Amino acid sequence: MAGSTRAPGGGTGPRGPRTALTREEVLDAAASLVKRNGPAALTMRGLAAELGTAVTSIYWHVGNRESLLDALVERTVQEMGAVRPAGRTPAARIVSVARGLRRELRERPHLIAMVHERGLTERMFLPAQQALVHEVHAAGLRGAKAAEAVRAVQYQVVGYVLVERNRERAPAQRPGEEELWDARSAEHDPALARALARPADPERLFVNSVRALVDGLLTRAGGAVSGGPYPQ
Amino acid sequence: MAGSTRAPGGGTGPRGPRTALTREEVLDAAASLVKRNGPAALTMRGLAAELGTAVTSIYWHVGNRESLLDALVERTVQEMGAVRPAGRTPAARIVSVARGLRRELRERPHLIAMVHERGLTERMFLPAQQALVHEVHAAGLRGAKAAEAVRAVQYQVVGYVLVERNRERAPAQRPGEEELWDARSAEHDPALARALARPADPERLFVNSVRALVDGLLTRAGGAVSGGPYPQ
DNA sequence: GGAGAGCCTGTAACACTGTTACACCGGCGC
DNA sequence: GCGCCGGTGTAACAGTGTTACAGGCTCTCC
Repeated sequence: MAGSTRAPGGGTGPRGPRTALTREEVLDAAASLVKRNGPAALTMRGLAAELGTAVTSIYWHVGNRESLLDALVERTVQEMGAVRPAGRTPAARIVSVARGLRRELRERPHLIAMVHERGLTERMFLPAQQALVHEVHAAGLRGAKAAEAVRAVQYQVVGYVLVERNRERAPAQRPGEEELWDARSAEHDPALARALARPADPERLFVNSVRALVDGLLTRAGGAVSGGPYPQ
Repeated sequence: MAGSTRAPGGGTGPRGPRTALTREEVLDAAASLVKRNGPAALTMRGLAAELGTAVTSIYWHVGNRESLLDALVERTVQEMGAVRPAGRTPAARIVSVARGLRRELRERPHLIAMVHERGLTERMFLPAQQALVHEVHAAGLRGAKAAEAVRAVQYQVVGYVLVERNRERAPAQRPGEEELWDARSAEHDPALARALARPADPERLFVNSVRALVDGLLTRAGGAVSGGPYPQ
């Protein structure tokens, strides 16, 4: 890499409509395209057209479509704010980390698609891992147990967001939960059948799932540490 | 749809190497291709070549690539065996349902990819939903609480399989957990750092996560049903 | 000044994808 | 004979990622 990326015409050249494409400009335009229409809408020709240049310039700057997506993922992950746990008990702070992570991910739906498509799920929650380690440690878990708890929460959060995001993209399920639980009343529990026929409230389901998991993880191995297991 | 799909040359025609393509044959060949190399390897031309026919015949029989994949998903889901819960307590049986579902899914990795790509995650765990409803009911949960517990387990199982499958496809993570937890020892807990640097045992992590979640779900709202909230 | 080097851009192609317009064949009913 | 209909084949269109190659443009060195 040459250290100087000077523009041929100088800043805001008086002659041409644009000034010597930069790698950053390419990434910006690509991110904008992806943000607007999803990763599938990011074509090399379309990107070149958006930038008013030729495809080969794109390739010169970013090399590949793969590397372009890699760079976008990296950029977006770094753009995510640091998680700051809130709450009094370690369990509450873990739940707050999970909520924060989910919120940050949902603010960048394209990121989820890109990351999953490229097999970089790991990358997605490295930022939150250290916070989780801290809280799990504070809850009294040590060693392998602590590591397993951290990973359980990570998997749950990311898995949940994947499923949730996936379900949002599929409006018309063919058999569908609705008619399935409309016909046969579940276990003679009409309230249950009705609840399953209704669409789920994602935020509520998420928080309760994480809370249940964390409760199960902390009370199981570490003893009662979180200031009483039933704050209800 | 004409009721009769008779072959022009009669069964196992004496003249040609094949006998009047059937929709079933197309689906079989497509499933074989997907099973071998994943959904991305299923191209219409490749499928036609595999069958020794022309692309237009494929289109005549299945209409679309979309519908072809839809049919494959439906077919594979129906091919999955029914889950049969094992264990004495409801919690144990729920865990066994989860394990069975995960096993069935992992035996069909292509299914996971297809289903996720097509936004049909819902479809994937409808077979297990009724078993889960039964067990959750047996555990004493009723109404909306029961529905939420069922959904929580569903989301966790499918989300876990998605994350797990995704991670398997990505051998080289760039920053990576290993060097991340090699440098800074976590919270002065070398055992934790070592555990996080090692790759996780997926089966163990899965079972423990589900167990913790189920414990949390059952002890939280239904009262002490699963043999006391603290078996420790 | 001229020569060369390095950075960057443009043209045009290759191989591949899903999809379809159109012609064809082969048996059926009339 | 004729037409019809189910099924097949040829060849094309539009789109994708990618690259070989030719050039322009600026800077540096002589």
